[in-house]
Amino acid sequence: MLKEISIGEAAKRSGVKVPTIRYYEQIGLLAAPARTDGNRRHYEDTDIRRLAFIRHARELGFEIDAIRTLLHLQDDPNQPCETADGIANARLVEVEQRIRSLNALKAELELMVEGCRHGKVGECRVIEILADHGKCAHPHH
Amino acid sequence: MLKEISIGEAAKRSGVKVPTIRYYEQIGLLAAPARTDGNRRHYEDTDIRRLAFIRHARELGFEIDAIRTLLHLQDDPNQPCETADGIANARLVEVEQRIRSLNALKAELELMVEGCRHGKVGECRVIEILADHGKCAHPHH
DNA sequence: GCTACATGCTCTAGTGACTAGAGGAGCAAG
DNA sequence: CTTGCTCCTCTAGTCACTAGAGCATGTAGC
Repeated sequence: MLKEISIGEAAKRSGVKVPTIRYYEQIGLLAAPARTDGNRRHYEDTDIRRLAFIRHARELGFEIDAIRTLLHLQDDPNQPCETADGIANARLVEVEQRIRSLNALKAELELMVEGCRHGKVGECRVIEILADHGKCAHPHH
Repeated sequence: MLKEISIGEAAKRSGVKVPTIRYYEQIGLLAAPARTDGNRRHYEDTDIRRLAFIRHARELGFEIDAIRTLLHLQDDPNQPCETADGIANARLVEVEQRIRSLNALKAELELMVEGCRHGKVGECRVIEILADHGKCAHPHH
C-alpha cells in the first residue's frame, strides 16, 4: 500500500513551505485534501504536481491570480491556449521592461560607487546622485 | 513673499503622492512640517529635495531603512562616506544578481511563448513548462 | 456673501503573498 | 512512558503603501 503524503513530505517534494501550502488551501488555490483519523492533511501525487506548478510559476513572477487562471486552463485541456499564451506574453513584456530599468540602475550605481573617492559625504556621489535626479547617467526611469 | 508649498504642490514637485508624503512623515522619514492657521502642512524647498531624494532612492530599489541611513548621512556631511558607499555597493551586487536571474527568466518565457502553437491547452508549452521544471531552459532558479 | 467643488485633515482598514508565534494535539522511537 | 518532532487552528505581523469614511478649509465664479 502507498504511504500517505503528509504536509511536511508534500513541502519537501514540491518545494513549497508548509505554512504556504496551508495558505494556498485557504485562498482556494489548492483543494482541501483528505484528512487522516488524527485530522492531518494527506496529499496525492496530483497535489504535489499542482504545488510544483504553482511554485514554478511564482518563481517566474506570475501573480496568484494569473496562476489561478493557468490552473483552470490546465484542468480543462481542450480549451484553446491563447489565454495561457497571453498571460505568459504579458509577463514577458514586464520582465523585459524590468531588465531595461535595472540596467539603467546598474549603470547609475556603478557611477556612484566609482565616483565615491572614500572622502567625506559632502563630496560623495552616492548622496549627490540620489539627491539630484538630473545627475543620473540614464535619467529615464 | 514666497508662496507656501501645500502638500499637493509638494507632491507635484517631488513626484511623491500626497498620501505617501503623509506616510513618510508618520514613519519619521520626513520631519513634520509647519502648519498654516487652518492646520495644513506647508513645506520648504529642502523638504521637496528630501522627498525627491527618497523617491529616487525608492525607484532604485533601496529599502526605507537604507534610505533612512542615507538621509542621516546627508544630514551630517562630515561623516566618512564609507557607509553610503557600502549601501550602494551592496545594492549593486543585488541588482546584478537580479538582472542575471531575470535574463534566465526571459529566456524561459520566450521558450514558452514561442513553443505555444496556438493549439489546445493539452499541447501548450506554457502549461507544460510550468508543470515540469525539468523542461526549463535555465533550471537554476 | 453664497455656492460649488477641490483640496486638505485624521483615522481606520485593506492590499499581496506570505511569515511568525501561541497554544495545543498526535505520533513514532527509545 | 516520556521525549521530541510534526501537525493542528487561530491571530497578528511584515513592507510600503493605498483606499475610503467623514469632516474642515480654501478658492473661484456669480
